Amino acid sequence: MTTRKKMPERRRRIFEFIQEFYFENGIPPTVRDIQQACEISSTSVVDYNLRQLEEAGYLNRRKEVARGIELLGRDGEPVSSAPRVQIVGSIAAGQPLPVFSTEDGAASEEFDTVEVSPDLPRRHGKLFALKVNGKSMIDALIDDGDVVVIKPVEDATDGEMVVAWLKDEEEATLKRFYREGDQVRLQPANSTMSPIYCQADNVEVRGRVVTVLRKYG
Amino acid sequence: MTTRKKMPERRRRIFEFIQEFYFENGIPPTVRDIQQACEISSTSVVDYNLRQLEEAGYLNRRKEVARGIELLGRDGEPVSSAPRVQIVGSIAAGQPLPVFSTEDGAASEEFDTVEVSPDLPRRHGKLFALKVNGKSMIDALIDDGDVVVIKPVEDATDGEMVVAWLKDEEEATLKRFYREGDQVRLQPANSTMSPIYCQADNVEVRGRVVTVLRKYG
DNA sequence: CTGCTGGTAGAACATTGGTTTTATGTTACA
DNA sequence: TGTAACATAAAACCAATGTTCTACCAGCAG
Repeated sequence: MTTRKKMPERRRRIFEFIQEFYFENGIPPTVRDIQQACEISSTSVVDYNLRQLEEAGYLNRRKEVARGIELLGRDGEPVSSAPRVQIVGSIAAGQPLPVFSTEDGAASEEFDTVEVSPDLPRRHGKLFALKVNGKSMIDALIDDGDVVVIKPVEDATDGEMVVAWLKDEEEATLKRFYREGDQVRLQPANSTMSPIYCQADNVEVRGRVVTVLRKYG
Repeated sequence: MTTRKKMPERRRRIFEFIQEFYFENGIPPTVRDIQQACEISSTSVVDYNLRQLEEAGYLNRRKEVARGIELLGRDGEPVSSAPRVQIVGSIAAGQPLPVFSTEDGAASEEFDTVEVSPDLPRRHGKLFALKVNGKSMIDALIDDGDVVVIKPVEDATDGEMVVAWLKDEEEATLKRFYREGDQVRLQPANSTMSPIYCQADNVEVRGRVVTVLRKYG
């Protein structure tokens, strides 16, 4: 258990500076960045305090790596893992390779399916994000225009929100997933829409929604 | 206008590697990281291609800075600017300085207000995020447990979702904002709850919701 | 052929930036 | 009052990393 009691003023200052610096610049500060910003006379003092912060579980230091400081959340996980996902493309427009191809996902008709290029998950090992078109998930508090972050997985548990690929139809859709015998029910979280039933072997789970993101104005 | 036509295979590979590396590690790769990953025989080749990528508007290079590569979106802005916000604390628990204080926002009663330390906006120049407690914003598709990212602003337009500080009550709350004469209506986006009316000079807008973020299991 | 452009190589150079060592000041407490 | 744990300093060391220089090769237009 990391002890989190009082924190010396200077150390606190250092930690907050690291946060700000990282948020504003997208890269962690160097020891000397910290030194200057916090008006410390020696890098060794910074180093010392960084060690303390590390021990207290506030951050992680990659050894011998330039700008190797990694901020940790309360859970001890890097704070970056979730937000640091790129929106690889908008949906329903169906561009094959959004990253390099189109300018942006031009507005299209209302559409309740989520077009996902099949190789998308593979091209981005971990997570990727897509913009949702349509209101089929409105009851799950996912609105038209929201962005969903997907973790590529092969399988899902009942009730999870997944990107499901329908082989025959050759389309992907964002729905809640329920196994029912050798059938699968894909439930739109919208009471005005009906579920889709189909053979289990016609459905391929492509990924699970791990985050929903909505931007205003 | 940055010309975006064909892209040599190797260059493309480099760019994609940078993306992946950054997403997975939270820091950009070094020239040599790229060199190795993309099996290139010389750092100068990497440098050359980075120059090209920079010129084409795919990225930015901070001169003489270790790991100085900055990815750009289609708009030419750093891709990170929006998501790179930290959750400074959970709400409704009312810790004054969430970053350093508590272990986590221990579950508390259902509560429809959002406690914000008054100096929070000042301490984090740009954006900060808070975890929402309670369902008062459910009709705005913001659920209990969601995270809202706040941009500190002094004023708001009608209908915007804001963090409003009630001077007399000394509490902050997350509501839609409507000016009505010399009164202000703070409308919970939840049909089962009633709006709060109060004198305009008793209300201080602390910030505007710019993003909503929800994580799943 | 000649020169130009785009791309690749190899090696060295120069700075940035993490780490270490040794010394000093400060506070708490038995 | 001594001693240990905590915190600060100054300086040096050297690995990590951005940058540069020169050379080479292929295609291609004139």
